[in-house]
Amino acid sequence: MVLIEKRKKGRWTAEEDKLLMQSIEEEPDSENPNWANIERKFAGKRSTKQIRERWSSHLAPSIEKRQFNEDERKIIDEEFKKNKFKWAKIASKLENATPLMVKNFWNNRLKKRPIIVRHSADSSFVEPSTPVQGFSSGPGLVTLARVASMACSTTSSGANPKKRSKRMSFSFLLNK
DNA sequence: AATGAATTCAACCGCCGCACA
DNA sequence: CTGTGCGGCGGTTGAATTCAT
Repeated sequence: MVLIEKRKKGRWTAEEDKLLMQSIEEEPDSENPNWANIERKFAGKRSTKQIRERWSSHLAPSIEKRQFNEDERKIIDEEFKKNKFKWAKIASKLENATPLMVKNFWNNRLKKRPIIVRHSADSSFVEPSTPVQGFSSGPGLVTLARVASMACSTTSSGANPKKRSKRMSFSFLLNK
């Protein structure tokens, strides 16, 4: 319950964004702002961490919110092969992109991507090399989103619910 | 038009590494 | 060496939005 209340408060309002942008502008060195100073202007409503994150992931002028084009997708694929889940490294290879954008892009695509469930002794999953357009379900095929929800439901009776929820991820499906 | 399911993506959380006292 | 604070990062969550029926 407490967590839900916290979440509800979480969304940044236009007023907060405006205050943050103004505060950054007023900083002597806007490249390296004093976050503690800025935090004071939010009167305890936002932590330095929240403020930094909002700025670096959404409001910084170097960020261009957009859909990745074909070239960028290729770069992401190539960099993923080299760097796996190092979103910051991958994002650094793209113009005006953030690790969050890359991470969301990848996770969204992953959720749509069908995987083959190998019915072998180790019960491991096999990831196809490329996403499949217009996928429809069939024998032995299931989307990762479905697998994830199955995994969640099967682990929901664990002894430590707090830890359990933190350990559920897609990465375990990819033998990370 | 209503509503439930699926998807998107912003925000939160905890961990880690580094700098500094 | 140890403790502390800060910033960066990746994993996860869930509200908001879109889609399907």
